[in-house]
Amino acid sequence: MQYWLFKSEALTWSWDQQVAKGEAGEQWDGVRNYQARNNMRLMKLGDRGFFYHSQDEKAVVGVVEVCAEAHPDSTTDDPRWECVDIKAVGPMPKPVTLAMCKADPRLADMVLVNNTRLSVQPVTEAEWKIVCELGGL
DNA sequence: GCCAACGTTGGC
DNA sequence: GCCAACGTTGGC
Repeated sequence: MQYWLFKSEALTWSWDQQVAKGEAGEQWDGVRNYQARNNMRLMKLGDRGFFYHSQDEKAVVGVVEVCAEAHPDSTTDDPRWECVDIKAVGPMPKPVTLAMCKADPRLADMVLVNNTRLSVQPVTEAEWKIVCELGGL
């Protein structure tokens, strides 16, 4: 099982909207970045991910699960772009802010901390456990 | 609102 | 194939 992090502006697609989709989930569309797309191509059914709100909140607010592997992005005709579907698993009891991640030396190598612009990122198992712990899971 | 970092585009 | 110009993202 692999772990990931999905970044979204709360104004564009929020955790609440994701939760409202329930078990059916929703495609993570609109990605126009090769690195992010490549990460999605690596995802398998059942992989877990963090749902991160960028801009205002800058915090991991929930946990999601991959419920469909990479397929063409229906929001474009360009065959280069693909996306996965994800569904909400549950909220973070305590949102884990970017500041908290930066403050924890164990997370110094986390992509979130080092490559702020990548919207779909891999998360190591060690990092996953630490962030869950910080979030009260 | 500004600016740094980074990715993409297009001219040569 | 290189590199300058430009656009976008996201933290502060």
